[in-house]
Amino acid sequence: MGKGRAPRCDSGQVRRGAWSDEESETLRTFIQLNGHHNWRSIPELAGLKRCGKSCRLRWINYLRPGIKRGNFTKEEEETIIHLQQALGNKWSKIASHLPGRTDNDIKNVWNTRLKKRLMKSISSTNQISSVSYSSSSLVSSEVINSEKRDQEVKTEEILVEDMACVFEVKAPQSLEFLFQDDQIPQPPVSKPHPREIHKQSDHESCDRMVEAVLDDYSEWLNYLDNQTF
DNA sequence: AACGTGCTCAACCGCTGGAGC
DNA sequence: CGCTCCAGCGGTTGAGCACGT
Repeated sequence: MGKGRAPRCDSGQVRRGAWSDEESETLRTFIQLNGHHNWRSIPELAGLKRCGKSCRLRWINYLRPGIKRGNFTKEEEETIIHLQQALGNKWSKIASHLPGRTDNDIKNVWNTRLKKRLMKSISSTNQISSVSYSSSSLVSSEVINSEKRDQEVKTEEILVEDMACVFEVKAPQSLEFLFQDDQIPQPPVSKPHPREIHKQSDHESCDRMVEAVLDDYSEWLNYLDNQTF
């Protein structure tokens, strides 16, 4: 486990598995009347034999008003593909660009359909540049560029934190996502390698290593600055 | 009709970040 | 500062369904 304690809903007291219509209706009614300020207390207050986490998931993915059911449109699928290329598997971020779709739905449609379709099209054309960014997509280049800027800011924050020379300097995953699956051309500069600078006692050599890392990343960041999607 | 296989998607699990004490 | 607690996220699982043989 990470921070915090083990979930308390693993006792034999709670129901698991598919939700019945009755349970769903109970939860919907309760939340519509009382809101959802504390998921943990909801099952007890609503009279459900479920854990709070399960209630939250049921509400977010199924009961919440405005949820779109049914097949994804071509435009939605294109949007998912484009955002996945730009952001990686940030399903909640991608979902925020598709009103009415949940991160779970998007994750499912990606894992079961879009990923395979993309793989197929790549292997059939065998051309990296074959993925076109058509104008019918719901995602604009501004959206992708703004996400890209966020990634750059985060990258810089990571680097500043690592200046303390105590932690590992890792290639930020966020940057790698931009070039995942080779759908966006790789930068003409080599990808920075993660570097270990554990517990350097010598401040000078520590500084030199950090500078080298910064050089690598600034070259990458310059490359990103000059790209338009 | 019976069986095997693949697909879909709701739900679960483990982990993380952040707030509060 | 360290611990507990909670919400949220992404990966994984498995029941149920569709389809082919």
